[in-house]
Amino acid sequence: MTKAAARLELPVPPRARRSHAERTTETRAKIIAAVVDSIAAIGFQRTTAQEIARRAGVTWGAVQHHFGGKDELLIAVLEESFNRFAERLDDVSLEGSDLATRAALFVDRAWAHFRSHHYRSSFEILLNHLGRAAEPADADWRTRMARAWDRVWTRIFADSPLPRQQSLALQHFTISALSGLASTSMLGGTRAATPKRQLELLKRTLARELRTAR
Amino acid sequence: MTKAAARLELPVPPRARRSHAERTTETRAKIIAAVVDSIAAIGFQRTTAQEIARRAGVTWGAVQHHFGGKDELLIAVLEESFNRFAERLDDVSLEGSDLATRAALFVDRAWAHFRSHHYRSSFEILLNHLGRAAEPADADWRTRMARAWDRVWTRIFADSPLPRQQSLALQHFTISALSGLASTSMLGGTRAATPKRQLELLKRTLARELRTAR
DNA sequence: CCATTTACATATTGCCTACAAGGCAAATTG
DNA sequence: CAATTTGCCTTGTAGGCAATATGTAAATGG
Repeated sequence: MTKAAARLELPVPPRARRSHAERTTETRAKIIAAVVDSIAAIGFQRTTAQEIARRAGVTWGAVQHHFGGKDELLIAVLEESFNRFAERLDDVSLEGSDLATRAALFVDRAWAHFRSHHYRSSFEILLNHLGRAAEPADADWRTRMARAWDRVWTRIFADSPLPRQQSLALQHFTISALSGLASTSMLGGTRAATPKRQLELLKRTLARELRTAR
Repeated sequence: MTKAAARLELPVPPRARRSHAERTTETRAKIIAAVVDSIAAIGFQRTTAQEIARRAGVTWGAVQHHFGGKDELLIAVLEESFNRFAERLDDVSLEGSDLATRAALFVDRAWAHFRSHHYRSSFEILLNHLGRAAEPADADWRTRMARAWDRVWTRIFADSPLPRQQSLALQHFTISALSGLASTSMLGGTRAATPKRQLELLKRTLARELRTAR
């Protein structure tokens, strides 16, 4: 038990002996979750090494052991968030519904990601930490996200007559609207309500544009 | 001449004696511009006191003299950006055009703000520095921006049959789409192209929604 | 069973940051 | 003209931060 846990006076149930692999998996997950929650709660800048260690219930030495340093940890958080994003979108079967219904469900599913802590932490990590360095990893992230989005979009809206160029613009528009709604919520704090009318408008716009060729 | 200017080896033309008021105005403007440009170029986190002083061509002592400290300076930058935003929107006369034309011109004018360095710096200041403290100033900023936007919107689209509640939702949707496009550009760096198709889509959506009552 | 490896904690270090205090030159004011 | 005020520079300081080095306990493997 760490001193941190002791200080919190949480009853820590006696645990059976655990393998290194078990401990590694659990600790890494705790550390990554700590970063995501910390950025969402107090912002990237205040998410210091000590704060991450505190929230994860370990010391920074443990974080270093697992990740090497803060940069590598943040990259691991991006990876985890991307995987959740891709899985969330991939795990959708909308075949058989009409276009408007599929557009609505797609927007709902996508919004679930954009309003999540994982999106916020990814956004702030990219904006504050990686986005300026013009690192290859940065471009890679955008490409990977765009490809994951396009893959799902193409599958769900395969019957749309929209030409490719306009489909890409519509995808980008949808991402922008959702991320704009998310950043409004970010600046507004957790008290911001779900923007239902705006999401309905986005769904109607999508449905209309998807069935219109021009 | 500061050492910084001397190092840049810029020819500094001999100046007539200047009043304190002139110097104050010029120096404050230089410092605010330095913050805006620095955040846009290298991000909020790297925009240190020393970096601001360097870009402004003064020392931090001068910044302290004029603004008191970094917090006060950032608030002054927000104020300046807000004034430019409000002036930019107010300085629009669209009467006489049909709804679609006005929607298009409004979106163009608003986009000019959202893609500006002033918007980026305001966004990052609010996100990184003020947005977390749950300060009264933060809520004040959102309220002021929303009111300025609504004032212009109501004037330009006075003939729209849209009920108030839906007009507010449409305004928020428009802001979200524009800020989403802006944040996509932020993450993409200055090389990001103007999202022409997306802006056209926003204009069409606006025009349609504005003339539809439901 | 023991040597080795791994997971993690602790103490220390070096650097960066914003800020405060004092001083000088120029402008202002009575 | 002299006292005062203002604009700005220089220097020093305190605190925060990530990273490093070292040590201990637990798990592993031969």
